[in-house]
Amino acid sequence: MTGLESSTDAVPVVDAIRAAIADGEFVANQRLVEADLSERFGASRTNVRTALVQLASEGLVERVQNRGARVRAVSLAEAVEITEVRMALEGLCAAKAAERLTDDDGRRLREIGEAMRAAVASGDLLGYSELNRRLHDFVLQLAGQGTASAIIERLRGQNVRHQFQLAMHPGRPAVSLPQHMEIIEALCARDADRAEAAMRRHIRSVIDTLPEVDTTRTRRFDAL
Amino acid sequence: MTGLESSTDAVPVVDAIRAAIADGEFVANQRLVEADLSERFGASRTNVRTALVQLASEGLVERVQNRGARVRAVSLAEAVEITEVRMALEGLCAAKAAERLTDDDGRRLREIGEAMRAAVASGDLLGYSELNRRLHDFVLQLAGQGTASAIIERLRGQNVRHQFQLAMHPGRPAVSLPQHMEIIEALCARDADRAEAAMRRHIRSVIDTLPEVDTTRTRRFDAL
DNA sequence: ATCGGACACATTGTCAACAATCCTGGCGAC
DNA sequence: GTCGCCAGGATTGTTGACAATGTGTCCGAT
Repeated sequence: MTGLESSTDAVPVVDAIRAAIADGEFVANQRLVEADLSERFGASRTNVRTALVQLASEGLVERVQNRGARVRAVSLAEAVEITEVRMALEGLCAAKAAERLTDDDGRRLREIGEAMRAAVASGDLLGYSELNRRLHDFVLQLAGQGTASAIIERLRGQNVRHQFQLAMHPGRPAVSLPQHMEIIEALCARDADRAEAAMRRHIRSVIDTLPEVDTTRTRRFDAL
Repeated sequence: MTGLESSTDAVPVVDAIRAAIADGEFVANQRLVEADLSERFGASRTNVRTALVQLASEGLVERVQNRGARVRAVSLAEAVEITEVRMALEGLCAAKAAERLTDDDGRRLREIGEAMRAAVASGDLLGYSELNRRLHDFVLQLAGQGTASAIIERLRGQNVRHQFQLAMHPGRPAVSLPQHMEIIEALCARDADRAEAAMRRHIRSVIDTLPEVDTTRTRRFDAL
C-alpha cells in the first residue's frame, strides 16, 4: 500500500499509525512528520496531530515541544519492566480464567495446545508465534478483566520489536512449549493458583531470555 | 480557586482538568463543554480539545462522536477490576522494593508506620489517609519500576471517588493499620515474597470492602 | 581551516472562522 | 393527548492560514 486508499474513514488515523508501527513500517526513532502522515493517510493535519498526542499517552511515540514526534525506542531495561508488569497482570488473568472456565473453553484450550505441539514439531515458527498470541488472547478473554486486558494490550504494542525477536530465537519453542502446556493443564484443572503460577513462570522465562535476544546496538552512544 | 489564575502556563490544561476531576470539582457524568473549559482555564479551545482526547485515552473522560465529553463514572464492578490490577502491580512493586531497600529507606518506612499508628490513635482520618498515600507512593518509588508506577498512578486517578469513600469508612483504619505494619515489617526484613504477599492481602481487603462503601445511587437520570 | 553569525527552510503551535451534527421546543395533524 | 415534523440554538468537528520555533547552510572574519 503505497498511497491514498482511505478516503472517508471515521477516525482511524490513530489506528493506522499504530498498525504501521506494529508492522514495522515505522521503525524505532523514526521521525513522524505531521504533514507527511497527513498525506500518507489522507487525513487532515489536525487529526494526525491529535492521533500523535494519543499515541504519545499510550507510550508508542515520543513528542518533544516544537521538535515533533518520533517512534519511541524501548530499551532493554524498559522491555524487562514492561514484561514484568505483564507477568503480574497475565498471572492475575490466568487465575481469573481458571475460575470461570467452562468445559467448552477447556476443549478449545487443548486444541490450541495440540496445534502448538504440531507447529513446534514441524518447525513452523510463524505458526507457533501466531498460536502463542491466540493462547494468551484467549486467556485474557476468559478472564473477563477488561481493565487488565486493555493494559496488557497496550504494553504489548510497546514491545512488538522485542516480542518478535524472541519468537524467532532458535531453541525458544522447546522452552516455551511445555510451559504453555502446563498453563493449559492448570486452567483445565480449574486450579487458579496453579494457573497463575504457571503463567508467571512462563513470562519469567521470557524476561530471562530478553537479554539474549536483545539487539539494541545501543547506538545512541550516550544513554544506555 | 474559583477562576482564572493561570495566565501563561505551558500546556497544563490537561493537568488542570485532571486536578479538577481529582478534587471533585468536576463530578462523575458531568458534561465537559469545550467552550466552558476554554474560558475556565484561559486556554484555547484547541488545547482543551486535545486535553480531552488525552484524558479519554487515560480513562478519566468519556467522549462520544458529536456529543461531547463527560467525566467517566466508574461502576463498582470496574472499581473492583481496577483494584485487582493494582493488587497485582503493587504486589510486584513491593517485592522489588524489598530487594532494593537501604537501611535509610527502612528508617523512613518505620517513621511512616509510627505516624500511622499515632493518626489512628487520635482518630485523624484525613491524616491517616494522607499517610496511606505516602506509604504506597514510597513503595512505588523504592521499586524503581517506572512502567508499573505510571499505570498504578493512572488507575488511582480513575478510582478517586471510591478510594475517598473507603478512607472515610468507619472502622476501616482498624483493619488496614496492621496490614500496613506487616507490609513495612516485611519490607524492612527485605523479604520480597512476604512483602508481596502482605501487599496483596492488604489490597485484597480493600477489594472486599469496596461493595460496602459503594454509594452508586445510579442517579444519572441523564445528568446535568 | 575553523568559528560565529545571519539567513532560509522545514516543522510545529495557535487561532479564528466555517460546516456539520445533535438536542430542544413548539406547532400542527390525527 | 400523542405523534411526527420542522425550525432554532448550542456544541462539536474541520479547515486553512498565520505565527513561533527549531534546524541546517552559507559566508566572512580571524
